[in-house]
Amino acid sequence: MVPPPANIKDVASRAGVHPSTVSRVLNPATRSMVSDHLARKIMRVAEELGYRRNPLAAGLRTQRTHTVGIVLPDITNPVFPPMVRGAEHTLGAEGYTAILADSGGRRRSERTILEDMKTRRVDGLIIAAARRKDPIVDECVELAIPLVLVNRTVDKHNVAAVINDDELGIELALEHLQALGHHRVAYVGGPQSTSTGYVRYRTFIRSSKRLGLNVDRQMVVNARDYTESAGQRAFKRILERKKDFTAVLTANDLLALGCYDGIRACGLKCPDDISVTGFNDMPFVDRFDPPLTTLHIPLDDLGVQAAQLLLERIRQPDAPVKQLRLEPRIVVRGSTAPPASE
Amino acid sequence: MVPPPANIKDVASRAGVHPSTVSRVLNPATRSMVSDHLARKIMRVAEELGYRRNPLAAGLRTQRTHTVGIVLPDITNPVFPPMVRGAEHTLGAEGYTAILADSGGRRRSERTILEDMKTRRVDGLIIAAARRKDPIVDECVELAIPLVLVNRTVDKHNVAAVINDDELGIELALEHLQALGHHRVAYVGGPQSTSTGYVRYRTFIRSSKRLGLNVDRQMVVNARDYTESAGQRAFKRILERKKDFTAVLTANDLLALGCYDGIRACGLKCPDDISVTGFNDMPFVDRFDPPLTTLHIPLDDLGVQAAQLLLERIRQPDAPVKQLRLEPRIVVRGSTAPPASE
DNA sequence: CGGGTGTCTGCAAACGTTTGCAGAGATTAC
DNA sequence: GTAATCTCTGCAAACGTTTGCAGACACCCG
Repeated sequence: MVPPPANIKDVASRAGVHPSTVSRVLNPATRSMVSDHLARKIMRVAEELGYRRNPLAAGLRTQRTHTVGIVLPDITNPVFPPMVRGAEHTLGAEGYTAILADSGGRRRSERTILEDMKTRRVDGLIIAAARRKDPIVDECVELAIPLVLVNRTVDKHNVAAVINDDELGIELALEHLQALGHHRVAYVGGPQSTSTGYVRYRTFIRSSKRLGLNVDRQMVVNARDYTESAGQRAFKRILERKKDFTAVLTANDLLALGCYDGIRACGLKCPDDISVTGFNDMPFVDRFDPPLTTLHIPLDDLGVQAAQLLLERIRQPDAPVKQLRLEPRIVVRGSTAPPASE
Repeated sequence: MVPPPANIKDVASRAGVHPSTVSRVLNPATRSMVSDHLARKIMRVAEELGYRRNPLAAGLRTQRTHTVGIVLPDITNPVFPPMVRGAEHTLGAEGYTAILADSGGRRRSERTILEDMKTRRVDGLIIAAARRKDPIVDECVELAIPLVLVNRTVDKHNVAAVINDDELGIELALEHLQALGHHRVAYVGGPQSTSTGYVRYRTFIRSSKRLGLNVDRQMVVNARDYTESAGQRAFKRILERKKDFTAVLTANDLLALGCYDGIRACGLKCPDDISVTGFNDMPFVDRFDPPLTTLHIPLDDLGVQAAQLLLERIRQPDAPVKQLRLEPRIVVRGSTAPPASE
């Protein structure tokens, strides 16, 4: 009832040529091998028959699937969808298709995912879930699978990545708080197994000193995950030990939300009693109560750049490894205010 | 340097059998054709060699790629990520891989996407972006491509879908507002080209009458898109015509947010002056200012069910078409309150 | 003991491409 | 006019599977 799609033989016989000639015409790289006259005719016939190359067969022969894997720790985290969209869109424009996998942050399923991506013969991988030491990443470089990290990177410097300037971000936030008059600033950080968690933490310590702020280790806690509940727990921990801080700088918007909860839970108010800053400016944080002061990073762009970098690596695997660092900018909203005069 | 992955011939020769025997052993359906003794040996060898079937080659031969396309209108809309996760996860568990495509809501790119999915020979499609009359959907049924709609459905009844009970949802919201004492309720609906927009609108009208509420067409506006800006515009339109309503029921959380903006823009306050309800209970609406009263639907589940339904259809294409309807429940938060006594 | 039945495995073709190689003409150079 | 070169197209193998068909062998029954 439904006619099977035309294949290269159909085109060839209809055009009165050999399939190989059709193949050459349809492949830009070999297009010039065949005479203009024939080429035009073949393209016309292909058009008429609505011919589309079968990617499975082509992939089987060429070992290139025009397929890219995107692996996320949690697509439900609002920072990722914009990145995915950016990446998917620029990949699509170049004829690549995105395969999506959500690891849930579990190492075991990361393994499974990599295994699947390998057997599916993806041409490359975008990984948004890297840890500082990451066996998955190591395996990719060892197997020479084109790879670009996004958002987080690894300690080794031999892998392409597009991340944001975490140091700049933390400095901006801290300077903002200082300018408002805060002298005792607490810190809720992220997991130290991730580059973002690690760099932001170190920068907080270093910049605090540089700016002449008190750095009280009692007021610094790194959460186990980038989640609201972990943020709330971290905040509580700080509060058990110290009560005289007027602001809390966090490494991530979700952690900041956790702090909101913690603040509310003990009867305090943000920003009246405690100012809070986040990181990422994920969608909708401007609508929270209070609207969150945070660091904006161009999430779409992160995805776009990652995709472009990956395409470069796929086409020129031996080109030197690039690392892109995008600049965050601070967005001041309602969650920060001068400290209450005592 | 890197050894090429083992193929079926490697396994066969190492086990001293013919490749076809290996194939049979590794395929559950034909597994019983070969003697236990040999089978065990072959599986052992396959294990040793780390053999994985090449899906391209298999797909070329069998016309099944174990691949499913998921097409979304906008992955940035927070309702979709949970659905995607649910779907991706249950597909993965059954050995299927998800190909993601974001149409941006543009018909043109929907066409392109379908074209791509067809040439990639996906085994089925999950579409979250259907319109009531949808040529893309029509083409899929014509081509007998297994298909499941999620969230939105089409007018025709010949296609599998998992949606939520829009009628029940609207009724719940309306009854809630009435119970609070609202008698003049405005409505901001969604695009009538979508099933959700259409059904919710009709139900609002019908239920209003049934409940003995005033139905003033001046207070009913359907927005062009499910976006905040469209919601705000719709709200403004109502406000230009009528001022004596005390609540606005919306067809979607984003529209509700638009109403928040509209309310704020004209110096009013929610819920003090106007109550607002949403629909979907998308992530984080409980943190908005004020927290949004809305209809909760199990987004994850929507994705899971859609994936299961699709797998069923793939395995039994001729089984009768199923439609699942999940029940929403109302979640009362801070955006609704009794009307101000006048 | 012979024919029939049943169980297991191998053979070979097919899925739809791509590409190294070779051959056929045409063109150029001498 | 012939040899060398160049340009273009066809041939056939290969990529890694799956599966209808048939052959080999063992077994059972009369």
